[in-house]
Amino acid sequence: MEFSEGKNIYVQIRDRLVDQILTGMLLPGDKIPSVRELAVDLEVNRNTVMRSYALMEQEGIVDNRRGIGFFVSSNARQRLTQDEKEIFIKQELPRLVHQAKVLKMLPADFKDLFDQLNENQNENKQ
Amino acid sequence: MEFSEGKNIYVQIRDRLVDQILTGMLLPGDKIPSVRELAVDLEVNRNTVMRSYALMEQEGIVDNRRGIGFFVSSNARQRLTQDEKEIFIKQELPRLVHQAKVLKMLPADFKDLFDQLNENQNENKQ
DNA sequence: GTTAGTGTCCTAATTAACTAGGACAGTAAA
DNA sequence: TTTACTGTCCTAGTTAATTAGGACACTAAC
Repeated sequence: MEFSEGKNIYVQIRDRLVDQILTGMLLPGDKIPSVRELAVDLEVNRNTVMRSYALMEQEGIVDNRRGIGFFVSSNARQRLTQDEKEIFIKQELPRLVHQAKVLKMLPADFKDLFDQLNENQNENKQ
Repeated sequence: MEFSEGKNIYVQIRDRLVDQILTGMLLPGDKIPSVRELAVDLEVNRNTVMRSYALMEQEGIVDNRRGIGFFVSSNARQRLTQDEKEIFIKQELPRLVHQAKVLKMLPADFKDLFDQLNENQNENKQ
């Protein structure tokens, strides 16, 4: 895995797993890769993966069964869509609005986003 | 200044100055605070500020006159609106679209952004 | 009980970011 | 020329992230 600078690796690993939960690649109750397995897979140290898993456990999105492994907790997806959305609305969106202002961006610049939002809305109606 | 975790301080200082350039608080030709002055002001080491300034110099948004100080380069604002916009479109927007999808966000969640974009467009027309 | 997989704890070492502050050189004005 | 700024280079030390890998305990299956 290619890690970006400027963000800690263990957070990036957490983000990757969170994304897999949100997209449904990982479902509630699913076993996530073992610490050692993922470490080898991502070419990273065991302890770094451990740190990601400890973080996710603390966030309540995975459960830990000693000697067996980590599992996606039953309410992980619901909790994540809630929490991540709140973080986005409160922290990212204000920055985004400000950036749109100072960079004098226009609606056309956000076409892709609009399209996605409309798609979400249509799926919601059905 | 309160620095957020997860992002290097010298980058945050750079971002702060870039924002001041984009908002017009700092104009082309303006002298930016001296390395020592800003270091004291932000309660940070000289070397950390130096690193921010070196980064900005490398980006071509400030000019350095030894023994005098750093100055906002004449084309800083133009260059920044171009570059930052490109970075946004190519790097941030795709992530944003993806996040909007997995979090099933709706147009209403982005009302503040829409309002700002419309405002930009109206200013553009005048 | 042995084996193979799991998480967990531990010490040791490396690296980058940041701090601390001395020392020196360029510049402008008194 | 002196003074007071300015940037610049330097060594030294701290901290957090990461690596490396040994050692141990838990669990399931054979």
